[in-house]
Parts: sequence; C-alpha cells; structure tokens
Amino acid sequence: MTTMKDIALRTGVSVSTVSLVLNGRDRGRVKPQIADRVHAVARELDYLPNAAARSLRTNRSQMLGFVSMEVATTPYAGGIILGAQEAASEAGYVLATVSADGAVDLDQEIGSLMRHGVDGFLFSTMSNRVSDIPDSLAEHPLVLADTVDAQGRFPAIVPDEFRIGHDATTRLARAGLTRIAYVGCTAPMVAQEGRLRGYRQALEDAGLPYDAALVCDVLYNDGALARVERLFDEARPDGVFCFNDSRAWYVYECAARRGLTIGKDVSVVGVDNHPVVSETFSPQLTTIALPHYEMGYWAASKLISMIDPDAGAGTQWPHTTAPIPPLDAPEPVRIHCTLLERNSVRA
Amino acid sequence: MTTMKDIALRTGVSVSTVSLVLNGRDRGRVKPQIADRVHAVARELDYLPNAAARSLRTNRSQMLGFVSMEVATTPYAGGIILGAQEAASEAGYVLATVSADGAVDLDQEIGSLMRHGVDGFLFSTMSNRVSDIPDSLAEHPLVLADTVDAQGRFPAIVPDEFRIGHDATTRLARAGLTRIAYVGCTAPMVAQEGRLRGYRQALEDAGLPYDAALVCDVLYNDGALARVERLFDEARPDGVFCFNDSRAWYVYECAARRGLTIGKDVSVVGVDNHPVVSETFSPQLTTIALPHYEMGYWAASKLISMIDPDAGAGTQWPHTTAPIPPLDAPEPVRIHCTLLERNSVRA
DNA sequence: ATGAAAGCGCTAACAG
DNA sequence: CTGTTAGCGCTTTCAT
Repeated sequence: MTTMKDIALRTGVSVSTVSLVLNGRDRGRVKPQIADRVHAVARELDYLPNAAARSLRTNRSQMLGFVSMEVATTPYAGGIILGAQEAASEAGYVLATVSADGAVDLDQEIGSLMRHGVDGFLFSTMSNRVSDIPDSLAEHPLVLADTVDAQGRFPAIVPDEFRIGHDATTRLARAGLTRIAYVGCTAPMVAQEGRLRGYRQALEDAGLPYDAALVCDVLYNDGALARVERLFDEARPDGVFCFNDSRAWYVYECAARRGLTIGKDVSVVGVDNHPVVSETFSPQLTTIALPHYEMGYWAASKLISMIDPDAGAGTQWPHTTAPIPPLDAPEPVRIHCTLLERNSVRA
Repeated sequence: MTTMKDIALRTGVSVSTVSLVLNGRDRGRVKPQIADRVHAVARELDYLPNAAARSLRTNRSQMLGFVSMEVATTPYAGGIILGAQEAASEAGYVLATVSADGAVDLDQEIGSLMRHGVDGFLFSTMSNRVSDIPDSLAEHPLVLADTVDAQGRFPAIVPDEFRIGHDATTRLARAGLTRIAYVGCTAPMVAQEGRLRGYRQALEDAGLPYDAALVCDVLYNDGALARVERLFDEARPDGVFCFNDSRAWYVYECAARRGLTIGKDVSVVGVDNHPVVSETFSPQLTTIALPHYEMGYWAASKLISMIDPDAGAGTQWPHTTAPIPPLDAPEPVRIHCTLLERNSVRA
C-alpha cells in the first residue's frame, strides 16, 4: 500500500502538497511543475487513496447504503441495484447492499451500514408498494425507489403506472383492435390501480367503449387460468393488456389450447419483460419494460444531490413525456419514472 | 456520534479500557464491574463503533467485495447476493456490490472497492461458466461463486450439475415413467454436460435404455419450440426433464397444443424455479431449485475463513449427499452445491 | 507557493 | 487490572 507519505518522500515535497494535488485543489496553490511530478509518482507507485483515512478525517465515506426488502425473491432488484450503482459510480460512490429477505435482521444490517458511515440510504421494496420506513433511516439522507411512504416524508422514484396502462392500451388500439381486454391483479396495489385507470383513459381517448366483461383481475394458479379461460370464451378479446409476465402466460396457455396464434388472432402487450420470460417469449410478446434501472439510477442521483447539493445542481429529474411507440416496435419500451418530492401531493 | 472517548469520560476510565471491553478482550484484564459500567454507558449513549477508524488502525475493513458480471440481466443474482450477505452478516461483515453489466468499467469498480479496503472478493458470473478472472483480483483473497476459472487457481462453489440431472431423472423413473426425455441446451456449458451425464446415469441406474430420440437440445424462440414439438410427436415421452424454466415453457406450450395435461399425460421436472415462473406454474411443475442462496452463503463463508482462519476452523464445507425426494414432494428440492478447492481436479 | 503540525476514532504495545 | 502513548493515512488550518 503506497501512501501519500511515500509519494511525498519520492517527490521531495510534503504530504500536504501531495494531498492538495491529488485532490485537484492545487489551482494557483502549487506550481504546475510540482503537481505534474506528484501525479507522475502517484501513477508510478500505483497509489490508491485510503478511503478509511479520508473518511475518518472528513466524515464522508463515499458509500451509499442500499436497503432492499426483497433482493432474492424478485428478479427486478438487480436492475435497480445496477442503476443505483451506475449513478453512484459516476459520482465516486460505492454501494453497500443489504436485504431483509431471509433471516437477516434489517435493523442490525442498517446498523452495520451506519458503523461504516454510509452517507445516505436508498430504500426499495420492489413493486411499487406503500412502505413503512424503519425509524433508524429517517434521520439520514434517504430516497425511496419503486416505493413510497404513506406520509410522503421522503423523495421517491416510482414508475408512472397510469402511463404504462395508457401506453399499452393505446398501442393495441392504434393497431386497429377493438375488443381490448385487461388481465390485471386482484391484489390492491398502486400498480394495479394506476394501470387500470390508464387502460380506461386510453380506451376513451381511442373512442372505444369500456366493457367490464373485458376486464378480469386474477391472482395465481388454477383459479387464475380458469378465469382467463372464461374471459376468452365469453368476451372474445382481439387484444390483451397483461398486468405482468405471469398474467401473460395465462393468456398464452389459453390461446394455445384454443389454437389461436398470438400476434395474429390475438395481440398481447405485457408488462415486465423479465429476462427469463423475454428470452422465451420474445418473438410474440410485445412488452413494456418497467424502469427498474432508471429508478435505481435516479434514486441514487437524487440521494447524492441531497448529500452534496453542488453535485446535483441543475439536474433534470425524470418526468413523463416519452411518445407512445407502435405495437410492433422492435425494442421493449421503457416507461419513464417520476420523482415525487417530499410531501408532494399523491393521488 | 458518540465515541469511545465520550464513554471513557462518562465512566471515568481510559479509552483503552473502553476499547478492551467493547471488543470483548477484557477477560481477566478489566474488572467485571467496570466492564458492566462501560457496556451500560455505551448503550445509554447509543454508541456505534466507527468502522473507518478501526479499519485505519487494523487494516481490516470488515467489508467484502461482491463482483458480479450480470446482476441486472439474470434473476438469480439476488439469491447469491442474499446468501453471501447472510454469511457476511453472521461474521460481522458487510457486502459492497459491484456489477459489470451496463456501462460500468469493472476494473474501475474493483479499484473503488480496493480504496475502501475490502478484505476479500467474491466473484460470480452466474450460470456456472468458466470465467476469466480480472488480474486485479488475483492477489486478494478470492472465492468464486457459480463459476470456475480455467486453471482452478481459486476456490469455487458450484452447483452439482450431475446430481441435478441424476436427481431429476430418478424422480421421473421412480414415478414409473419409462419414456423420459431430456430437453437440454445447445450452448456448451458445464451445466448442460453435467446434467446430461446425470440423466444418462440415472436411466442406467433405473434399468431404462438410453434413446437418443428422447434427447433434444434447443436454444430459444421458434426453432426451439418446433424442435420440442417434433420430440413430442416422434418420441412421445411420458416424462420430461427440462434444462431450465424456458425449456419447460416450450414443453407446456406443446402439451397445451396437443390437449395433454401436465402431471397426468406427461410429467415434467424443471430446473431453476425462478419466482416469476414458479408463482405461475407452481401447481403443475415439479422443480429443482438451483442452490443460488447456498452458493452465496458458502462462498462468503469460505472467503471469511481465508481472511480469518480462526473463523472458519472446523467448518464442514458443502458436499453432495441429500436423498432424492419423490416426484410429488411439496417443496422444490435444493440440490447441494460443492466446494472445489484450489487446484482440485476438474473433470 | 509550500510545509509543519494537529487531530479524526480507534487499537495495541508497554508501563505501572 | 488500568492508563499512557504512539500512530494508522489523510485533510486542513496556520505559518513561513
């Protein structure tokens, strides 16, 4: 481990000078010649700054804590983590990850992150629910990703669910379909409500009537499949907007059993686009990708801007303006996510 | 932030005594009375040790670096991360996560982890491939998870692929099926070869003939589906062992199109058991879960034992002995993983 | 424009 | 048994 002292000795200057130079604070304080020599020697000796020492002195660790409730049990956590990591990396931070599924005790894990002096926290429960935020987090810089707290005390980055439903339905309508079904989710969640509203609004915008017989909300397994079969037989949809990949599978199963071809007899737009599913379904299924990566990215960016206001000055936070692509767009479409500021009004 | 100094002042002892007590090194060195007071005051003041300070002094950060090539693009990363985190947590470590998918530069990310002084690295590429290990990692304590390096320079935790194929096939054979197909993967990978060997061995053990017509290796999409259709029509299997969830879906699609019922006309054993898929398929599909969590757990345990030999003394590293459960076992079955020591022989 | 010196919070060797 | 002391690598006044 080479230290600043080593560099100072080799260069014949003092550690303070080395520190100034290597931190880019040498403008008009250190002769350019000297600065160059310092940089050269640092490279030569493979100098790596010691984060612990710096952190001890500055009370800044350049670490972000990522607290998730479901890393292992949801396949989407990875996207959020990667986005967060990328934003962190751009700003010189690293991500320390902690999860509450499994046997781990969340408070204890959060304690560990605090001992290590993380500069702030990202909190994510996946799937856009309303979460209880652990008290211990509340007094630190905190941004929520893919979730909101009931009182809107913290900034949150969430998908624009209304836009997802509206977009999916509009794509089907523009393709000339008139009996567009929605296979949703019985569990009450932000996503279900928002997507259903979007679906209805899009029908209205397209001049299509809303027909309750074309809407079915299901959970999982046999009951779900039977319910979707009934939808097929009674309402005869020519297009289906599916709440997620699982629901899309029921639609596929029904179509296969009836000899219907997806993309010809019935068009499907699904939400999620999970890798496992998309590698299997890709040629037939039109998908809308949830903005997991983007949520992670923006959440981390927002957090960093709270920690260090200079860093975030002038950032354009995400909003919803992307145009609606056609049904046969080659790539899955990414819906924008939205930043909810503290105490902003929630529908 | 309360420090040891605060506690020392309040208790009327010196910081060294406080340090001894709070680190549990006070056996016969500090009067129990005093030790109790110190503990009491520490709790009262909500003392949290400062990891940076300790790390500076001891050259130990109590952090592990988790380097993954595909956090976002595979749904299984989460299980490995969680397992690693749990083992880390038990030993008082935290996990700093870094991934190479997306725009991040791996070497730079690894550099960040090194600046922060991680005590060792976990490296995972997912899906049990042979990996190139970045040079920068080679000089640090390193354990591979779900992957091996070509020369066997590093300890690695991998699934027992042979056992997976053998187990899956045996379960089908014990259920009385005689025309057991294998729907595998065309890509040459450790998993494919091991599972196929396991399949053949299990057939032999069960006294069933090996019939090449019952084996088909496919990739994705239309070609894959057509190939599986041919398998169904020409070889008429009564049981199918599927390489993974995607292949299982093709089997489902074929069965649905032919009016066959899974679990009655044809039995399926799949590998993976990914949450998205299992919540959709669960009633019909018998699954073998890959030991992602376990691999993470054991990899981290092994790494910690390398960092601190005392910690790992007497650990029983994983091996393959679990009994083979029946086809209708209520829970997905977890195949054990295996620790490959440095330079152990690889088939 | 550069250096000397203090100190962040903690551990460990040594004295007593 | 307990305290004193030095120092981990770095940043940051304050002198020069």
